[in-house]
Amino acid sequence: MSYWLFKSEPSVFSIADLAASRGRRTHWDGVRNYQVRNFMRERMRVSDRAFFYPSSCAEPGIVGIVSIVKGAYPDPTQFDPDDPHFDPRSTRENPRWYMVDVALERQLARPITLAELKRYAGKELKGMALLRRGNRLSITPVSEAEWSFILSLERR
DNA sequence: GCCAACGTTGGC
DNA sequence: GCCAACGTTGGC
Repeated sequence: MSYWLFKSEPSVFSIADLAASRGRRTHWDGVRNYQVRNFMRERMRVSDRAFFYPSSCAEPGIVGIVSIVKGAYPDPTQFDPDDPHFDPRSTRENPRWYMVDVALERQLARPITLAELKRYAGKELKGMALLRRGNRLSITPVSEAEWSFILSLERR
């Protein structure tokens, strides 16, 4: 069982959108980065859990927990010429991009902001992928120690 | 295969 | 809106 962090711009898809989705569940489509694709295909498994992290917004941070409910399968938006994520190099026989399905487990009692996480960047969260300089990956791995430490902040 | 130009991400 | 970081593209 692995842990992850999923970024999403709230103007595109917020945790409220996820909460309002049928079955509180969605397809995590639109990933167009090879490293992230490989995470999904090679390491992500059903019942893995992930933090939901709004990015590019007033207060980036962790606001909820999702679980993986379906493992990697081809992202149909790569085949749709009318979709902004269309990729002409992809074929149905040889898809290039994958997605997983996630379901909302719960929202946190309070947001744990990026600013707060950064306070532990030199200690408990040293080396956390999210906090590494220049990190732009939309999905990053979270270690078990990072996961439980971050959750311990929730009720503080 | 190199590398400059370009586009995107994402915090501030 | 700015800018640093960094992945991708394409000419050579």
